[in-house]
Amino acid sequence: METRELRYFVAVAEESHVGRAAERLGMAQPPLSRAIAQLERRLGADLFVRTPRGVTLTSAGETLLREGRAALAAVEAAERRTRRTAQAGGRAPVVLTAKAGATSELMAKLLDAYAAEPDAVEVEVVLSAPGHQALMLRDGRADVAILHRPFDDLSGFDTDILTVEDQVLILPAGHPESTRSSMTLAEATSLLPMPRWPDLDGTYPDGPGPELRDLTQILQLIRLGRTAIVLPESARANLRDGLAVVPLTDAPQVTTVIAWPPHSTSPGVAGLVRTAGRL
Amino acid sequence: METRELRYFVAVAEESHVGRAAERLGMAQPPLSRAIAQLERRLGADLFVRTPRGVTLTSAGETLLREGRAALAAVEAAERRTRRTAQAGGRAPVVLTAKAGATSELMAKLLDAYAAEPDAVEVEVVLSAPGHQALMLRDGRADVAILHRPFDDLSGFDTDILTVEDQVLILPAGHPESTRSSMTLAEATSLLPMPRWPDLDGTYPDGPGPELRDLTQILQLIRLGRTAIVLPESARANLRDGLAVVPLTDAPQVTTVIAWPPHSTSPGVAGLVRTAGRL
DNA sequence: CGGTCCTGATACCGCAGCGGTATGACCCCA
DNA sequence: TGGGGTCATACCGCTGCGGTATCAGGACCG
Repeated sequence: METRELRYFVAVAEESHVGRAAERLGMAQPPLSRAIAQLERRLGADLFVRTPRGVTLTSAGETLLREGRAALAAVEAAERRTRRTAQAGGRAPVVLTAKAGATSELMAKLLDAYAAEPDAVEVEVVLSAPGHQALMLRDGRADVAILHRPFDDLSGFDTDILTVEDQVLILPAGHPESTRSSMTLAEATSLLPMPRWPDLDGTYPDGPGPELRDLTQILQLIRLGRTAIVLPESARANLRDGLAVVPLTDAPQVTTVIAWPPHSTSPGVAGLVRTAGRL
Repeated sequence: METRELRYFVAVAEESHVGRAAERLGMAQPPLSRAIAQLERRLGADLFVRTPRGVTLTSAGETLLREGRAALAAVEAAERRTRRTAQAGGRAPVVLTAKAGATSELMAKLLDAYAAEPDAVEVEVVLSAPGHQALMLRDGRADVAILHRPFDDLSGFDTDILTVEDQVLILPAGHPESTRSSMTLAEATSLLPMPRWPDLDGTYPDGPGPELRDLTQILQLIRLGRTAIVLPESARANLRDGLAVVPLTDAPQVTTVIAWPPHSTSPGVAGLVRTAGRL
C-alpha cells in the first residue's frame, strides 16, 4: 500500500464524498474513484458502501481510517524529522510544544534549567492550540511536548510526570457562592455557563458559554459575571482582582507530563527529559 | 514520501550496499540508485555517504531509518488489520502473541476466563520467538501481546501489568553452589556459561554458552552440568528432578504485561484486557 | 410517473515516471 | 597502471496515473 493511496482513502473517508475529496486533493473525480476501487481490490476488502448521496465507511474502512491516519502521521514524522536532522547536522534545535498560556512558570523553570546544562542544544518552543500538542508529536512537527492528563491522549508516547494538581473553580468575586470553601464539579457547572473549548478542527461545540480563545479574555468575562471556569490550581498564580477561587472536591486531578515519541534518539530530547525529571 | 521509496531506502540502509539491496528488492541497481538520489533531493538531505566499498548512513539517514521503519510497520499494520477486519466482518478472531513456552499457566487462566465472557470472540494464539511479540504488535500481525519487562520494548503500547516476579538461577542439583540460599547476578553468571538467546534476526551472539532453542533442551543441559540459566520465579513450576534453584538478590524483577496498540477499538482486545485486569 | 439532478463508475487517451540494459566515472589495491 | 569493485548516468520501453467525456442508477419533485 502506497501513501498516495492512503491519502486518497483518508480524504474520501473524511468527506464521505468522492467528488469533494477529489476537489480537496486537486484532482478529477474519476481517477480517485478508480484508485479507491483498486485499493479495495488489492486489500480484498470493501472500504465504502456507495449510496446515492455519497459513500459511507464499512467496518474495514473504519479500521483503515484509524490505522491509516496513524501510519500517515508516522510517514510525515519520518520525513519532517529527517529534514530537521539534515538542516543542522545533528545539532538541530529540539522543538518543544505546549499549550499556549498555561504552565508558563513550569516551562520557564524547565527551559532555564536545561539551558544551564553543559550539552544543551537550542530549544524552539511552539505554542499551539489545546489538543494539538499530541498531534504535532505524532506527525513530527515537534520532538517533545508538555501534555495534560486526562485532556490529552498520551497513548503511544513515553512520558514522565512533572506535576499533579487539583482543579479549582474561578468565578466572579461578587458571586453569592464565591466564598464557599469547596464545591462539587456538578455544582460548579450549574452556577454559570462554562466557556467552550475549541475542538481539534478549530470549531466550537454548541452551547451557552462563550467561546474560549484566550485566557485573559475569559478572566475578563468572569469579572463581568458572565462565565466561570475550571482550571488547575496553578492557574491561581496568574489571577488578579475581581476573581474568586473555590476548590473542587470531585474534579479529576490534572497531571502535567513531558512526552516524547518512542525511540527518540535526539540528544536534545534526552537532555530535556533528564532536566525535567530533576525539577 | 511513498512507501516504495521508504522500502528502498531501508533496504539500502540495512545492506549498506546499493547492489545487494537491489538484489534483495528484486530489481536492478541503477533504478535503485536513482530512486535514492531522488529521495535525497526531495527531502533536501543527504542520506548516505558514498564510499568505494558501499554506502554508510549520515545522521539524517539514521533518523530516517529509525522513523521510517516505524512508519513502514504502521502502514503494514493498517493493511493487515484492514484485511483481517474485512475477512470476518467485525467478528474477526483477535490475535494474541506470546513467547513460546513461558507464562503458560497465566495464559491458560486468561484464555479460560475470557472464553467464559458472554461477548467473547475467538482468540488465535500465536507463539513466536523471544522478542518478536512487540514487532508483531507493531506491524499488525497481532492485536494484543504478553510482554516482559525489561526484556521487551514496551514503548508505544498501552499496557496493563499482570504479574511482577523475582528471578532465580536454575543450576545442576549437584553443583557445589546449588545449596546456597541466595546469590548475586554476578556470582551466578560466573559459575557456568549462560545459554545465548537468539537476536531478533534469529542469529546468536558469540559466546561460550549453548544456543538456546527450547527450554526443555536447556534444562537437560543444566542437568548435565554444562550450563545454568536465570529465569523468572514462575519457571519453578515446570522443573523436574536434577535441578536446583537459587534466588538472586540483585537481578531485575520481571514484569509480565498485556500490551495492545494505542487506539485499538477491537472489542476482542478490549475484552481480553478487561479480563486480564481481573486476574 | 417521467424528468432532472445528484451520485459514483466506466471508457479511452496521453504522458510522466518507473525499471530495464549499457556504459561511465571513480576509488582501492595489487 | 590495470583490474575489480563501487555507485551514477544515459537512454529506452511500457506501465499506470490522471485527464476528459460519458454512462448508470437512485432520490426527489412537479
